Amino acid sequence: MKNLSIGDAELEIMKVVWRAGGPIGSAAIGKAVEEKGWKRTTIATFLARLVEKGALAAEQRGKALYYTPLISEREYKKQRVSGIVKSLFDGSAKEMVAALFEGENFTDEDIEELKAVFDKKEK
Amino acid sequence: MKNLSIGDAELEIMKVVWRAGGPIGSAAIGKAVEEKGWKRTTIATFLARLVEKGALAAEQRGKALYYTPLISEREYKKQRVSGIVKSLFDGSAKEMVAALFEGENFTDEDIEELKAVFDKKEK
DNA sequence: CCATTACATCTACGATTGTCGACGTATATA
DNA sequence: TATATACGTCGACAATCGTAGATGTAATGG
Repeated sequence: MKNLSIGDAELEIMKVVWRAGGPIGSAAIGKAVEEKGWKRTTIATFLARLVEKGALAAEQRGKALYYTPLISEREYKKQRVSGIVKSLFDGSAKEMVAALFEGENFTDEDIEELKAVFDKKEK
Repeated sequence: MKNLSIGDAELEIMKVVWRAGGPIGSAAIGKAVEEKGWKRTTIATFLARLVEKGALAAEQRGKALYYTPLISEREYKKQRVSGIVKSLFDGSAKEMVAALFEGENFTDEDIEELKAVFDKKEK
């Protein structure tokens, strides 16, 4: 369970692959990140690196490669958040929530929902 | 208010400077991060880079330089957390808390405290 | 005064990441 | 069939970051 390190641009690619319901080809990926303005080869490099890193699996389908995530979005997010909690908040998730609270906008609805989540966990 | 990017090792230095109650010299910094096993020059490089980046101010005091944070720990943490919320959770702080909750350990006490914080904000 | 010490500065090197251009090939099309 | 098209692969370059050796200098201890 090693921690793969995925760069910001690479992450955008991962998001597209995650959102796709199954294996997705580079053409579709390119289409999905059109607004980033990346050249075709740039995207190809990201894909190759993500495969190298073990974040994606590639399978040949016809002339193109199709990609599947080897780590779930959920898992990856957990890893990242854990890393931040450890490196920035001395391991205290509570402290992190406090910081979040200070810097981000929560609606009253959000808060209600969160309290509900908390209640469910607390017993 | 630009976003300074501080590396993991650099961050350890920042923590020491933050924790110091005032300007702190490189000797004391070195002492404080002894357990990292960094060479003196390594630490000096980090300090120089942090000054370049505008994260620290340096003032000459006798023969040594003394450092003061130009960004507070609080502010920096907010920035980092905001960045993650934006890049990983589509801007939804609520989603981030959910992920946190899934991956980290909260004690019942933590939860009580957090709910209290929430209540105070919610009105 | 001379050697040791305590610092700061400069340069460097490897890994990672963002960003391609150049190439080679296979497929589809005029 | 001669080409344009669509892809994948390689190599490259600049910036950032972790890490540190080499060098220069000023203060200190004998």
